[in-house]
Amino acid sequence: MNILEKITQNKAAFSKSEKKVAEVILANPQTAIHSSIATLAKMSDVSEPTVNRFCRRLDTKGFPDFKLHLAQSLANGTPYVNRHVDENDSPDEYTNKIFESTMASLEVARQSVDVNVVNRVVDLLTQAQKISFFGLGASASVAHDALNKFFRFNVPVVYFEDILMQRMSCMNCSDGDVVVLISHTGRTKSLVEIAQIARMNDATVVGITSADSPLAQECSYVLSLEVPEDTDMYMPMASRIAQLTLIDVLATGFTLRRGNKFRENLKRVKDTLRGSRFEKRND
Amino acid sequence: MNILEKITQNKAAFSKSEKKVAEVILANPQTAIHSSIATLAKMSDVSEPTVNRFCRRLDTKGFPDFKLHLAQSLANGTPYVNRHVDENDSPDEYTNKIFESTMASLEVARQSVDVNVVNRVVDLLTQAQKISFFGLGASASVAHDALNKFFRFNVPVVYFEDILMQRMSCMNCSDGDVVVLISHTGRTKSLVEIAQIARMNDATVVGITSADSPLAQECSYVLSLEVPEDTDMYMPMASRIAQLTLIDVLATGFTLRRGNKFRENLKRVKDTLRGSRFEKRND
DNA sequence: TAAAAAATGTCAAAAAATTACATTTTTCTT
DNA sequence: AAGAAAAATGTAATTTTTTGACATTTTTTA
Repeated sequence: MNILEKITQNKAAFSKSEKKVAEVILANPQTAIHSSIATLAKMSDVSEPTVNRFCRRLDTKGFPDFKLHLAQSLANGTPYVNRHVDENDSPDEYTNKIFESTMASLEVARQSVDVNVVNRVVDLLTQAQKISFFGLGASASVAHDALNKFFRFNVPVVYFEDILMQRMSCMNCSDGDVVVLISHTGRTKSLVEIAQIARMNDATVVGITSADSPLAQECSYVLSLEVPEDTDMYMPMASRIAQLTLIDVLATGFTLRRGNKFRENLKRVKDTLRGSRFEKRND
Repeated sequence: MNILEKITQNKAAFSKSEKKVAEVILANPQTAIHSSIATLAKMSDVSEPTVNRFCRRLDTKGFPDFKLHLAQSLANGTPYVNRHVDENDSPDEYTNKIFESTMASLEVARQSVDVNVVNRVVDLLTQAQKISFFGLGASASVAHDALNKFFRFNVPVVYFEDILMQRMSCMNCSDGDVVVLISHTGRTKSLVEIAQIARMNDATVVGITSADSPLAQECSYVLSLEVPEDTDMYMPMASRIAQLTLIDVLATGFTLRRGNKFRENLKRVKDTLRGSRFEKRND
């Protein structure tokens, strides 16, 4: 677990002197890992044993061990903490916080993905007669994106924003059709109904949603993503990104399964777009 | 740079005893970071100063510093790099690679964002009479997502997929309107034209695109994102994610600028959705 | 094969971290 | 509000760890 996060969380439980140490470290963790216990004690204006006790309170074996943990938290690419945006953050601060917490969420999402289900779903998709992507609200744009990706594969793909169109589309499903439903909470009533309709018409229903949700229960396969959402913002943020990345994974699996010739096909699709673009200068 | 890779690379240049140390470390790096120089020396069957010299050969300040570097290389998620998906990757492998390279791209994107422009654009958006989001192809879903976010702010927001609707919408722009155009390459002809139309009608045009592109040149403000795209896949992947994250940043900046009361408003919007959802059980 | 250079080890000094204990501060009880 | 108990903090000594100086061994080269 990220020790910077841990320091922030436990801050309330620290004593006065320990708080001083915590602040010095949080203010400049990069310096902290390159300091000796004496230097850090001086910077925090406390004694050396206090620093040592601070380290042990964080369940490390001592100061050197603490530095090791800190170094890992600071390692390149290790996203910091799920840092919450604060009322008074400067543009610089909230920009970095959002990027960082998005990266952190992706890491969590990555660990929650069940690769076996991914594999199974890729199987299904490659064999599908028709693939539908549906989502509502924030998840609609994810479905929209999936359309854009899978459309390039020259497979019959369906995407509707309109809920009635979605229902009608599912009514016409048949064996061999795959319906992918996207919802972070998995509690949107209309989407759960759509899952039911699709299943009644023999389609295979894949849910990109959280486990144990009503939607998950109606699906043939569930690709569950456990993403911590910063509810203070009242907006879906990290969940969408995780869903999109999962779509990327599915699309990639799809192309790999189809093999080399298929990828040449993709290149042709991309080349077709060239006419609509300005040429890139070769400086 | 990853020190484990460095050890592997420099292996040839090491002396006999240093090689012994290298092998012990490579065989079990996790143990190495928790050992003292004495323990490691014994394990490698060399003297302590030899271990120390080994560390310095790798451009570290000494043994403790070396352990810090090693700890960082071992940190969760660090084998970062832009790992390319390979023909024969297993589902497990390509899933992890895609998540990792997406995170890596976000890190690159984060560093390329100009915070001053972000701040300026947030300014503009909060004062806009009408905000439009347009994108084509893969960027359409990003615009779609932006619609979903900004719609909650109770600001007039416009989004069209249809290129003619986009043009007409821009023809009707006036002073105080902001048009946000999204394009990874910035070379899509129709989008560049839309930028021109919008500007002719006194709208402020913000581009989320790559710097120095034809689109960038037509914009009043450019939020440039430099994202390395894995062109082998012939699909936009990381670029979208970076664009979406930037949208999140803008949306967050917007709510922060509007202050506390405004956020209560957002909560109300979210609560309105409750009726359309299944209640969450309280276990 | 001998001399030079490089590598390695021994041992002592220096630096860093930790422990034991004394002192101070805070908290709780009456 | 005073005093006792508990918690927190600091001082100083001790231990551990790392590093440096120098001697010895090994390797290289002429």
